[in-house]
Amino acid sequence: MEAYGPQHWWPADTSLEVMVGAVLTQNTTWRGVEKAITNLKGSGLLSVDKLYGVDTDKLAGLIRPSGYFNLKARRLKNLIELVITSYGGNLEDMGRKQTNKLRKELLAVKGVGPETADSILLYGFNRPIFVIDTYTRRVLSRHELIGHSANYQKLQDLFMQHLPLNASMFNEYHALLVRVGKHHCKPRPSCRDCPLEPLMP
DNA sequence: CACCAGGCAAGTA
DNA sequence: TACTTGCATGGT
Repeated sequence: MEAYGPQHWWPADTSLEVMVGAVLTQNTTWRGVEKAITNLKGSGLLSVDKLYGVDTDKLAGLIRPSGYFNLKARRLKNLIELVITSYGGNLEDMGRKQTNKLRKELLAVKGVGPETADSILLYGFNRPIFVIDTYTRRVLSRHELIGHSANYQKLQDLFMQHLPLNASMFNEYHALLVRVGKHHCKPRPSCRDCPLEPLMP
């Protein structure tokens, strides 16, 4: 935090925008997601009802810049389906659900895995859940803080069992790990088996 | 030209 | 359980 300052995640106005962004950013750059979300906003489709009603192929066309557009259009539809059927399309109601129950509901949606679910919980609903992603895993692995066998849960437990459960702190912590990972731990060939590099500039 | 980016599900052994 | 593969655009 001293080196990089606050990262201002998640760059979204509403919990719906976080949900959409969380799906769209799967294995893709945020740059492409921004374009896709701009397209959705420009078409006036960034609402639960509009997303529910829009044709899947039309939706796919709009989110094209974020990659895997056919797949992600379906995944967005699946997520909206949950919001409609379980909460009548009301995200406020969804936000009142108990964290563990909500996490399981999200994971039950086809196309929503642990990182997407946890991103929605932390960044969309302000729950103290630590998000694990490629960068988190890479930084911890390079510094030999985790073994090769560590799965998502194990990594998440490492953070959540040793830190106070504070959503705004988790928010910055995760965003800063991504920032550090991008800066110092790029998977370039010369760094494949390199000695550990310092984290701080 | 090759490689990578804020994953996930489905298939195979 | 532990790999492997498809999904796709856009930037370096």
